[in-house]
Amino acid sequence: MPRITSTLTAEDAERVAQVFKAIGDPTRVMLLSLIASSSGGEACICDLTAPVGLSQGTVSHHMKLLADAGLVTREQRGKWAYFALNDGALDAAADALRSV
Amino acid sequence: MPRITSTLTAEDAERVAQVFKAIGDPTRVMLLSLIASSSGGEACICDLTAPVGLSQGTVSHHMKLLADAGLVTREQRGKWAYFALNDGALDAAADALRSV
DNA sequence: CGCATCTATCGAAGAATGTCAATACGTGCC
DNA sequence: GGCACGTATTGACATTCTTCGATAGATGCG
Repeated sequence: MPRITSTLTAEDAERVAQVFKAIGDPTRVMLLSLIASSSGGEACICDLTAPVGLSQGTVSHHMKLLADAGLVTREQRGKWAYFALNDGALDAAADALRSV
Repeated sequence: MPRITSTLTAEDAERVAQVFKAIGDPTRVMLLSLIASSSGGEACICDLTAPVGLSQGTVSHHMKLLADAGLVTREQRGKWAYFALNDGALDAAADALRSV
């Protein structure tokens, strides 16, 4: 992810914004938090629907947004899809903030 | 700003999300970048409208969102309102990411 | 005071987002 | 193959967001 230094191009701004937009929703913040505090650092959709109190389809949608932003990884194991935090992307986002 | 550790409460998630939602827009990323690269580290609305190519009212609206999120400070000097980055809030947001 | 300039706010239109119910897709087990 | 279970996708609806034009507020200058 590009650093926010001097003046960004419109394309860079778009890319940076996409990542933060993904974090800018209470439900998705909860999902990240739930995954982080899960044993093994990963969770499947079925573990996440109850805590956030939303339908399976909605949780799947949110996880897709987080995955598209690169903030989580998705690994299919049998019937289950396991999601884990992508520490690299989180660190890069934090760096982008610090270098503003 | 609260850390994202263990599992957040819904209220904490809401607060965290509000800050990142403010950064999650390409125009506001550009505005932060423009302010950061301005001489003196501050800029008025009139300096920002041309670079982002939006109307004065719209830029003012975006700056209000950034100010409400605590990401920038606003200081009135004469007819001009000068905005500057709030490094503390940016650092706190970065810390929140690193502690997920 | 009257006017020009800079900023904030309002109302409206269009786009994007969050959510659900329903359905389709994949995987493994009988 | 057939079924059950977990996940992804679709269509629809309500809400929120972004943007503009117009207007109101504030500040300083003649």
